[in-house]
Amino acid sequence: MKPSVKDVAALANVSTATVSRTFNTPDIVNEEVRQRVLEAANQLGYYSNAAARALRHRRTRMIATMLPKLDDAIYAEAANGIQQTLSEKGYVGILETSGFNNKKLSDRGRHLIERGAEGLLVFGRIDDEELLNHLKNFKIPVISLYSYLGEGEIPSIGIDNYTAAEQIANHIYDLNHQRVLMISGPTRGNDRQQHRIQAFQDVTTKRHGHSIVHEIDKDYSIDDAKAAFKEAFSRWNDVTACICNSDIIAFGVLLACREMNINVPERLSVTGFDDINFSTLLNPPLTTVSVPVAEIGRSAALAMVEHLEHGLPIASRCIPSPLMKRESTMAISDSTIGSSQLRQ
Amino acid sequence: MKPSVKDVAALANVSTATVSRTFNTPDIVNEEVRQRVLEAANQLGYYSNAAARALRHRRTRMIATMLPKLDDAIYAEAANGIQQTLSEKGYVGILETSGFNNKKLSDRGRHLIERGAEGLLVFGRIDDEELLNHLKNFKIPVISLYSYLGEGEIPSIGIDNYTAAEQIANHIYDLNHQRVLMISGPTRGNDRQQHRIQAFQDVTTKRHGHSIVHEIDKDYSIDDAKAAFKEAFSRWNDVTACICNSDIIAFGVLLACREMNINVPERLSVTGFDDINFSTLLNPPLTTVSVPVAEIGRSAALAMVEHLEHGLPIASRCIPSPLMKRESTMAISDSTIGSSQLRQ
DNA sequence: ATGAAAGCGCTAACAG
DNA sequence: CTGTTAGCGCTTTCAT
Repeated sequence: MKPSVKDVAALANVSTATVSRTFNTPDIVNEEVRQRVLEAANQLGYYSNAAARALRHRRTRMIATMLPKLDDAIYAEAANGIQQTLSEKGYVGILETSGFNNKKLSDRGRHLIERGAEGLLVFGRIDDEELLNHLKNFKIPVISLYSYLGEGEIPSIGIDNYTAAEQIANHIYDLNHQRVLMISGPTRGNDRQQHRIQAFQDVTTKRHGHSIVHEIDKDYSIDDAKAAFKEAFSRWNDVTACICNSDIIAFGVLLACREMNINVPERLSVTGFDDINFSTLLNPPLTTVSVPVAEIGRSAALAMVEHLEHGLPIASRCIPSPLMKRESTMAISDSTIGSSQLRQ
Repeated sequence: MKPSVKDVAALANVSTATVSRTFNTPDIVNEEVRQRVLEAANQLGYYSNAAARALRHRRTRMIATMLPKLDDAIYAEAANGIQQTLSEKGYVGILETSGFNNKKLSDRGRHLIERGAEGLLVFGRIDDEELLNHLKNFKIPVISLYSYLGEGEIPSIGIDNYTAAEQIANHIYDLNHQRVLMISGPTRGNDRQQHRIQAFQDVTTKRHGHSIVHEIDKDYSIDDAKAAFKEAFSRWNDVTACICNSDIIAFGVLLACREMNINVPERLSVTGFDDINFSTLLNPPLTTVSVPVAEIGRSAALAMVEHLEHGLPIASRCIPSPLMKRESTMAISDSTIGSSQLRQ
């Protein structure tokens, strides 16, 4: 049986209050007595019961994070930053995955709160009304991370997807591409995809280009992206650039290109989004947007802790997301399409 | 103020016991009364306090996982499997990263137990005596995952690193390679690396080959692996195969090869270990050992839950890890070295 | 500086 | 079927 304050108190011949004080406010307990208590505690292998402490203090020091999944680099990096920061601050982080399913996000989010989470970090924008109401009713602090969503009700720490996607689109049009395909992930309840598509279409209009958006309908993985691109390219094979709304998608597209003997970037420029570790390793290295998601995670975790500890309001923060120009994009010249199509 | 059983009881005109029963053993409470309680609870937005419940039940239903890090595919996949399973079983999973530092593993492990974790899942073998003693003293169940470590005191669920590495080495020698370089991650307190090196050396002896082992001394990342290979290959440039002790290392080696104009597999066969998602995407696709780490994670999480719920003993399990022969390895012929060296 | 005692919110034993 | 009561382990007044 795990020893309690009582056991320690008995062994040290003091009251339970003194045992508690020995650990919580050691300075107000007599040096000699303190030593005796410490020794007794040590002998019994005592450590305080977290549940009892939480009950008493009405503080669990638990913060939950909701991510779509954990096994893609972008989410794993965010989780890594969050967990490390929480751990350093004496908090415990619980991680839950909800896929891209709003209903599940809502369910799990509530579950976590009922489990005692004092704050919630959520990847992306929360679109579920139910969860939103729940959070508001119970005054659970939330931070939306990855996307910066302006100064709305829910603070957000992350990048501006619209601006980032604008940069990508402008880069492509600067390279004289005219007909551009965008492969997007599922858009339902996904602010990231929605904003990127919007930016792409707006820039296309301004630059008098021609845009085609193809949405992956399945759960998006490298293979789904590969299949999606094959389908899209068979329909619109006059495009000379493909903007992928995540690096993962771009990986799938590059794979498809290899199988279809499409030269990148000569025949097709390809871009990604996120700049996960592997992006520089690809052949060719991927032009993409850098999203410092580990830093975003750390920053969000820290803001949550500060809020919980000192009541500081949580400030939204927009993190820069620079365009990384690498070798998967190149300028088009009049001859490009003709000559490389010949090659096929 | 968050409502408690008392508030609900008062509003529904029943005792707190009845409120509790309404939620925990609804069948033994009168239909009409139950409805009244439910309504009151709903009206107040009541849900039970997790800390109080944990205190009462002496059960936290929290299971902690210790991983070296979260932002490498292999760990993220394991974490994903674990968290999903725990969540489905009504448990909450807490994740902590400890790098490759045994002291930190020990500290964080203890911290997690003091925080109320009922069980611990640890990636790899635990080498720290202090943590081991602590776990034994407090009878905290542990499972070592990823590596199968035989039927020792601590149950393990995972692959047999020795056998897997034997397969790789045999594959390489079957392809007539004679001089083989192994790039290993840090070996200190890392059973995976130790067993792989041992297997490689044993097979080399049996097959009358020649082995060189180069250990990466830093924290191992793609860049470190790249640098390590460059150094090793400049010293031993007569090797025709490079066995990498993780896919991540192999990625670094492939990058280095690209920069050094070493053709893979013509001039150098390269193998990995883990078969993370990207391994098939590389150019050339990587010959590697498949480690079904998500399944291992699920399996370990499940075993821990079953143990905690029904006291079932935790059985060690050895999970098969098949060799995935892909295009990064090829048979050597007498002319191979000469001709490809010419090309440089 | 220390102890006695109350109570955080919940549930289980017991009584009715 | 329902209420009363005690107590999980801890901290914190309030006394002394």
